[in-house]
Amino acid sequence: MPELPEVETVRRMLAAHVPGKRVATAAVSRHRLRTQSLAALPKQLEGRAFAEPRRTGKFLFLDLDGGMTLLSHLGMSGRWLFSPAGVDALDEAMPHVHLRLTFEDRSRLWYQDIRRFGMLRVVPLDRLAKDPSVKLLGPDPLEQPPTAESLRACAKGSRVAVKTFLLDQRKLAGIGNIYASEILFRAAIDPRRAAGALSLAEWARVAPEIGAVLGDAVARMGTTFSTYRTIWNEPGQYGEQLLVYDRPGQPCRRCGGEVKRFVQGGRATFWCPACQRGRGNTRKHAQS
DNA sequence: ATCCTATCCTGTAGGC
DNA sequence: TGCCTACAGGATAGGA
Repeated sequence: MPELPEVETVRRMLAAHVPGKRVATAAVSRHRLRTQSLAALPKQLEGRAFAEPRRTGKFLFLDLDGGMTLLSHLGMSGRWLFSPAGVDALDEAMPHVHLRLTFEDRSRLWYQDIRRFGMLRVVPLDRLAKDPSVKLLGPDPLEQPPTAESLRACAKGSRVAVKTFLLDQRKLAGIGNIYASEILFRAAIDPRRAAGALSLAEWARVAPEIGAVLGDAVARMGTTFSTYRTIWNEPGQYGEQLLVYDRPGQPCRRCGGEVKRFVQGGRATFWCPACQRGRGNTRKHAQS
């Protein structure tokens, strides 16, 4: 769903269009996200101008003038949708739209979130680092590329499965369920292995694949598995590149064996047992 | 401290 | 055909 590559795609597109634009009107039409009310947003946003948007992991920081930022997380199904001035790209009948921003130049930016798992709140910039959602985030792998040594140190003593480890936003910020499976397949690591049991040589296979997979996915504007769209309401193209995710029962693109699916920590994992042969220290999880 | 499960939400896919 | 249930997974609270 929206993971680092999808959020970075949205950030880049917003960076090309919203900096310098000032909010003329802000209207909330669906008042509740999962954890908070959006009722305060119009007053907090009207009259503010957007600056260059930033990102850490899956979080967007849509900086505003006046020392504030609009903290945004897309959750499962959040979308920022843009319509330039003089263009009618946004449909008033579109369901599940929470927030409608109209800028002084008549361009528009909407937030839509079918499943309401997203997060949207205005935070003073000087308190952003203390925000409960932001303060625990680990390094962003595109900003600070992990090394074999940093990954091994970070995983030291951890008995969770390496797949689950990659999903932990406190360790690395930005990897989600799609790319975790892809990274481990390309690194030829058994996803059930305990993270703390991987050797330096094995982490040396994982580290470059993190950057390669996320970088390729950014270049293709992310993966549209179900609901993700760019600000132009277009799907991402990385789905064509997926090697194991959502391919259970199909032939492995590397060895021709069968891609398998099982559940780890309540999330689907896809892998090729032949290509990702384990070497002991695996964590058992319920199969399904 | 560490790990694990349940929860939120809605559209979609599958079974009968 | 149509209803019903299970399933998908971001973060996080709370329990073991």
